[in-house]
Amino acid sequence: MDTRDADRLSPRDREILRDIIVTYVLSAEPVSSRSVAKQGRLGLSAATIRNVMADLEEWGYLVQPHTSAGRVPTPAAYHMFIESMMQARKLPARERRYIEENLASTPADADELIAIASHLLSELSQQVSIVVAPAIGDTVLKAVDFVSVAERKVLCVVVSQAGFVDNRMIETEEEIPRQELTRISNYLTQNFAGHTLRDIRDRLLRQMTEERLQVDNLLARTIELAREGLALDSRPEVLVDGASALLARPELADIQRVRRMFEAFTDKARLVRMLNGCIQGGGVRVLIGDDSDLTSELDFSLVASAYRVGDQPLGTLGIFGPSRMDYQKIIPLVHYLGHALSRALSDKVAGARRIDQLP
Amino acid sequence: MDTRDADRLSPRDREILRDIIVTYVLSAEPVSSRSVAKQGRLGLSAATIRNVMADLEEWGYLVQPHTSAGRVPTPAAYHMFIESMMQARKLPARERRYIEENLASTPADADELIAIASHLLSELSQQVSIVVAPAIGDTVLKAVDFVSVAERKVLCVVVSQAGFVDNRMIETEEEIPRQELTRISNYLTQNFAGHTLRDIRDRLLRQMTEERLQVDNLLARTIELAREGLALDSRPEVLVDGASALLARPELADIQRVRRMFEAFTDKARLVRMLNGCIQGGGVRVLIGDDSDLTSELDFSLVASAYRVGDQPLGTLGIFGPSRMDYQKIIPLVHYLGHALSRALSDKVAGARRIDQLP
DNA sequence: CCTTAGCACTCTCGCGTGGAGAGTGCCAAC
DNA sequence: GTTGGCACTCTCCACGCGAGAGTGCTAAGG
Repeated sequence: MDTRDADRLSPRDREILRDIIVTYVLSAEPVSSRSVAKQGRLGLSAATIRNVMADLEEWGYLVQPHTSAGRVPTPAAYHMFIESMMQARKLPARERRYIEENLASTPADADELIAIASHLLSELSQQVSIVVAPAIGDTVLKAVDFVSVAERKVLCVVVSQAGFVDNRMIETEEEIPRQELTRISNYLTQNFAGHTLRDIRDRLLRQMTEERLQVDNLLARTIELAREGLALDSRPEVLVDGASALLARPELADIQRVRRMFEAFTDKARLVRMLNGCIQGGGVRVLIGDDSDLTSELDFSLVASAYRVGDQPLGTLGIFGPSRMDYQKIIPLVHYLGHALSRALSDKVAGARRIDQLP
Repeated sequence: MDTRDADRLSPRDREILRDIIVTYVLSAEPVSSRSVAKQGRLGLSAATIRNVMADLEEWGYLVQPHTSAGRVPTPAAYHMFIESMMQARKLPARERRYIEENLASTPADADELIAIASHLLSELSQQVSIVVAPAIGDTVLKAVDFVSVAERKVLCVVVSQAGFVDNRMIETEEEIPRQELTRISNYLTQNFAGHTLRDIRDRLLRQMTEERLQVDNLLARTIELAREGLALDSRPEVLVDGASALLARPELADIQRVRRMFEAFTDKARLVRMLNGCIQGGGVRVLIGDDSDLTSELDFSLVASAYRVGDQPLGTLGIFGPSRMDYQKIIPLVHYLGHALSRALSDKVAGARRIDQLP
């Protein structure tokens, strides 16, 4: 099988390949020459189509499950379809409005926004959605707050500029009075807002070694609390939604595949790795079949896009499902939702900026 | 089929029924008279066993999938097994230790403890675990804190006495300075700690109507923030874990059942209703098959227990899986984990009490 | 009266067979 | 280059058959 460039295919070849893909995406069954001919778009006989299909198979765009079955598109075919055979339709106005309404609904915090986005994605696509929340270490601090919860137990609340909230319970060596906690909260918020947690931790570590011996009590406590409270581990969090809708699809008739699919969803670390591979560069990235171990193993595809605040990418969102997927619909959806989520998060930052400039 | 009391069965009948249940739980296949006879525990021939099995079927403890298949226990059989044929084994020391280690690990907040409990439950049982977090309205307030996040956006952090943390973003009508937020936080915490959110909301409403016109500015703001921040809706939250392990079981060979199962897990409201039915009364509750719509539809069982702090039940935790379940192992597990989680949460309260008594 | 061996009966399951149908590949004609 | 025709291949399904498993019943024995 010698694959060749897209432009080696004659326009007629491309038309036929396109028809096959579209038909297959709808029917989930191998496409026969006859069914393409019957559509009549090209005015060709089944025999002619058969010749072309034989070529397309030779070039690696089609395969047959067995002799005397119809043909099925390969990942290469989907790639070509996406790159040059698909008009990128806009998302229907109804769905845009639906998304906007849901994202704008409440003064939600960022975590809620992400959950909503995940749900929208799976609901509108009837596929499994995956959203990766930002790694806490890369987020920009907006505010820290310490709340006394029990003797020697303090709850640390970290709010990122994009509106993500993280709670962490920490145990202190000695009881710290409430007033002092307030002072420490204010001190840290005023001095470190606008920096990433990673930066802050590094600065605190330096400060600690420099002033190790002559630190006063308050500063020591501040540093202790900040180190514990601003630790970097817990995230990234992964939200998976819509798995049950996927079970209705015909390609998941056998349990073993379903099971592998669920194991894939459970292995969050692997999902994060795969999705983060898509984060660089704007726009929508598509992984199909053998592009990655996870997708090839299941014959699945991933359509993903980063969401960002300003120019900083925060996380990724995408759809994971059988390669036979309505890319004409899914790609605009992921694209739009990536932007919509970015916008919704940026609105928060705009609010945050405004308050930063107050006296 | 005339069901009869447990004690109407002769000891031998009970022995045979017991053997059948135990065998079926292991093998997942209808149990034949011959296989019971071959175990030789009773020294009876297959023919005798057959006679007894015919009786047991007539009384509603067994069914055959078809003539000339072995027999399968009914929900009634499982009930009897649990009530009077099973020695309640203690949970193995290894597993106890494992649970304790995991629950004691960090100064985790209560939400984390619940997530850990859910995971332990599914890991140790290889079944699906379900944990219902407390409805926020019933939790006892430990502390409230307001954090300024953006202009007119305030994050409200609510900590319950058991250590549950809830965040809620609220939008205020006008900008509130940070100092004032601190004062409001302190005021609310000092005046309302120890009451349920439901109480607090009622008291605030009364206060509002009483003083509607002559309230000063600060009090008005306090009430506004408290009403928004202490609203009762968001929870209860439901954690479901371990679904993929369940897919390995032979009874889930057909997709439709798997799908219904997942739809059941997605319908959280229904899960909550079912689990909360188990909350009253101490100890472990078991629903089997036709006890409830959800379990009968799938031929599933639910083994559930409440967890509590002091004498107040907070939520429920349990295992949901095919009725063919190793109750001898699952029941002690749920029992133990219910107590372990209660204890872990109570330790927090103890800490909270101690700090309350400080000057 | 309970137990047991024996036996006929029933139902499932696996297997092979055979025909229908779908689809292809190739060839010859246009 | 296109098309109709035709032989070939492969899947799928229905059918039948036999083996096996398990039962229910009966009759004999303790």
